[in-house]
Amino acid sequence: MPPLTHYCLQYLHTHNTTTQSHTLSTLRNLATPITYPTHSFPSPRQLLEHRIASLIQQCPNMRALRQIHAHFLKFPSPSSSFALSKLIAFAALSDRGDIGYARRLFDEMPRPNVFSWNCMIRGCSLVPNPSKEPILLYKKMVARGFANPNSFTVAFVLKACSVVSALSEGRQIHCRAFRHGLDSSPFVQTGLVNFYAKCEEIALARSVFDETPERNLVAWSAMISGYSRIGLVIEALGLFREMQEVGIDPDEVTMVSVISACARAGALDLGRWVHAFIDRKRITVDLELSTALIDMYAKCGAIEKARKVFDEMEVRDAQAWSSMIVGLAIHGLVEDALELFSKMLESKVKPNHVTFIGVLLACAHSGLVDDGRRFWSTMQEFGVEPSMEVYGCMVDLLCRSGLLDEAYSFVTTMPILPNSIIWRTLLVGCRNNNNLDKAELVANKLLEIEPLNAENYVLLSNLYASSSQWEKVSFMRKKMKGHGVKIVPGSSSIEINGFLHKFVVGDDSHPEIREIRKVLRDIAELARKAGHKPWTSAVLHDVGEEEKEEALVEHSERLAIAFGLLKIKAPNVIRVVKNLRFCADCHEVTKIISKAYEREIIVRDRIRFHHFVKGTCSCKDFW
DNA sequence: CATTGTGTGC
Repeated sequence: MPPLTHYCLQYLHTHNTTTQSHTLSTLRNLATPITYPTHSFPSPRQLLEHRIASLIQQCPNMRALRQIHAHFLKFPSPSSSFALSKLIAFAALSDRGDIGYARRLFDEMPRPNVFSWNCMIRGCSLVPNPSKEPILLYKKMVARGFANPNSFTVAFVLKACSVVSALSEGRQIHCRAFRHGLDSSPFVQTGLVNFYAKCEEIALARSVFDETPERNLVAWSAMISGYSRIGLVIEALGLFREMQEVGIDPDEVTMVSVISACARAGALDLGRWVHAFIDRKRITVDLELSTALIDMYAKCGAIEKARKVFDEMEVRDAQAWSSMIVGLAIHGLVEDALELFSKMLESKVKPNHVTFIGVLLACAHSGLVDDGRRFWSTMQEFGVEPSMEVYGCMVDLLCRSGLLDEAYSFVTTMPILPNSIIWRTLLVGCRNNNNLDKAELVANKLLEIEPLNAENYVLLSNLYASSSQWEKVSFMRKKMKGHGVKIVPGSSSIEINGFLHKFVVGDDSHPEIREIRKVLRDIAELARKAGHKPWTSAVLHDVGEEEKEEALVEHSERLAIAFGLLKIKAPNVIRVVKNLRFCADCHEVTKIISKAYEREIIVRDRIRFHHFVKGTCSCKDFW
């Protein structure tokens, strides 16, 4: 007798006599014959199976499920295999279930049907640490011809592929589904769109999307989220507009991606418009959407508005708290960030690693090394496993406090292998602390693990240039050429009066390029005078009262005023997005500018800008 | 027998 069966029979025996649970009495009922009128429909067997299904569905816990399992082992019936597959479904899929139990049930099933295979595949991708297990299950199912996959199987296994970004496996599944005619199901098609989007194969996602005859809300949302995720903001927002043109009403899930696209674009006006749209359409602002809104307002510089959304939330999870804390931290509102962190702990929400990114970011921005170290131990007390990003924050914190040696030994003794970003953080730290020896050491390591990133060569080359070591500068250039590395021009964007402007280094076709460059020079000067080290991100503009905003009509004028505000309200000023993605605190005003300078020193003589399809993204007449 | 799309990050 297999161990599980044995265990269950024992379980039934002991509990049958000691408990009077609802489950057991219903089970006894199941054993009694059902009387039914002869002309009735459904059949008695169907009726019985319906009762079994609803009984299993109502299981309050695994104990009850075991009792049912035991019952069917002890009293085999023609419906046993039906019951078994329902037991597997419960154990694998219910939140009261137990995937391990499902596995054992499944392994003991002589010939599981498609339904059971599907449940196992889906159940395995629902576990907290998803692996390729569901994909292996699918392979096993196909290879040994255990059961014929149906469209459900394909949809579930595609989902499994998208959570682990298993591109090649998913492509094979796509091919097989095509050969077997399983790709006509709308669920499979949407699954494919989502799968390719999650694997960042956006062109493939789009081609499946375009060939989908009936594009439902989910397909549109998956596609929009795909664009938004990889930063193709204009495409995401364009698709959102197209979706409305064909008459599909977005819901709160769609809006999360749309808001997130606004956040990445730094498009405050557009974000505000979308927020108003959400209210107008009475779309529920749930936990996820609120979090996205907080992030959007924070990244676009409207920190008070972010705080308002946060304060109005009824329930907040770790992600909501984290996005608010990170928002405050990038605004340089260090005290608020740390105060909010204490409040988070008071309200018994367990912080996650992103929370600590925010906390350490706040410390780094204000030079609170000791506090940062304290929070590092707090993190360990909470059992939060530091991610690579958290290590990065810690390195940044140490570097900014001038503790280069400590930062270096921190990196070399990390329990996980430091990635290129960690090394680059350290390299920037060496540069800012004028430690050329250490910089060389770090740079060699960096070039070793990431020889194809132009940024690394540029960084080191500029370091040499700043100390007039021209032979080494040209050596770096040669080395870069030797690796076939080309410099990809950096870019940034800003939204002004509802227009999204994108600037690419090496192009100066913007009609107001002269004025803009003057403003950028002024801001750099301001920052220098104010004692800010020009080493992180750029900040442009205060988000003042509505009226003030309305008054600022001209782009260049508005830009200039915005920059001018910097000296008045320094700690609260924010704006502009680095590489379409991120903005930073006022502490560090000129990254885009200095970044442009960095490249410009070896690439070109002047900073140049490119005006990117003006008007493609106006929220005023765009909709 | 049943499915698919969402948020925080150096």
